[in-house]
Amino acid sequence: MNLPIGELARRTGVKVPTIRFYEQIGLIDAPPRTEGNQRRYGKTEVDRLNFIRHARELGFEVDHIRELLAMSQEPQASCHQADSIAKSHLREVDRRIEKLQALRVELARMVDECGHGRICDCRIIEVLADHGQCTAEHVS
Amino acid sequence: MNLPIGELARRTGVKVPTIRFYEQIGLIDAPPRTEGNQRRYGKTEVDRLNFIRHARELGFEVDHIRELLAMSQEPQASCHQADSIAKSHLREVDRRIEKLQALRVELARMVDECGHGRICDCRIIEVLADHGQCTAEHVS
DNA sequence: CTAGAATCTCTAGCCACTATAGGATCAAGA
DNA sequence: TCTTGATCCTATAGTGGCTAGAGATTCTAG
Repeated sequence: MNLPIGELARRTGVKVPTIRFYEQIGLIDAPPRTEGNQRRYGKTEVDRLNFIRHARELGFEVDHIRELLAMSQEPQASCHQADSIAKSHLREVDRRIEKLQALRVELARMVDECGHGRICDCRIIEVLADHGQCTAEHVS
Repeated sequence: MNLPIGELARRTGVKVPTIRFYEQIGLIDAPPRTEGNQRRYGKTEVDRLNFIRHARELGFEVDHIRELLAMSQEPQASCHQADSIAKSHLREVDRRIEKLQALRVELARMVDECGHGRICDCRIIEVLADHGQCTAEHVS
């Protein structure tokens, strides 16, 4: 393998500066270098970065990814912890969806009621100025 | 009125350091000060901060809030711009909801299929390691 | 007058990157 | 061998929208 960082980036979809950043925060190990001080990666790093990218896409925080990665290194351990991380993340996603849907209702109503006239008659500005005009509970 | 910053915070639900921060970034004007250099606010600022807080709760970015505030100062102008800001924000919220719902599907499936055994059999770890196992299109 | 709550400024930290500057190295072709 | 241009290196600073802390000052009620 012996991939330079750009090739690793291409294969995993993680940008070059982000890979270096991940190394800096200890999410991936520092790889060996060429004589000219350039990083060279192997298959392990491809897998690991794919794992990281996928977990990030699913919205897991870096600290949780750290734990998940550590777990994946211990195949015989119980997956209870992984389960609980994923479950709590799922709950968090549910909360966000709910909140965004409440926002959506308010926004849609604002936009809908806008008469496209002048500012002084505009429901958008009016509603923003007065939370009391909101019907939905859009505040966490 | 002549409210100290803490009282303004209490009345608007915006925290004291945040009010100072908003002043720093020019979202609100620097108010008059007492002889001892403490800020004193009037009704205008209560309204303006309520507007800002509400818009933030609805997820508007500070730069958009800046524009919306400027508009609310010109009651005779057309509300076309306010409408377009709100509409594009609504679209953005829709995009986020869709994305989160796709994530939710994947997460729920992962959690659901976890047999609560060992890491090596765990669907959570397995799916994270291999995007190909995802059914839904959870990427942007 | 005093005590303690509230205020002040300034700096740094949060998250997960992204951007930029100013060099060094690598690989392929002439 | 030399050159060219793509890729790589480090280091620092910036993003958004705040939040936290230190250490000093001011306000207000008793």
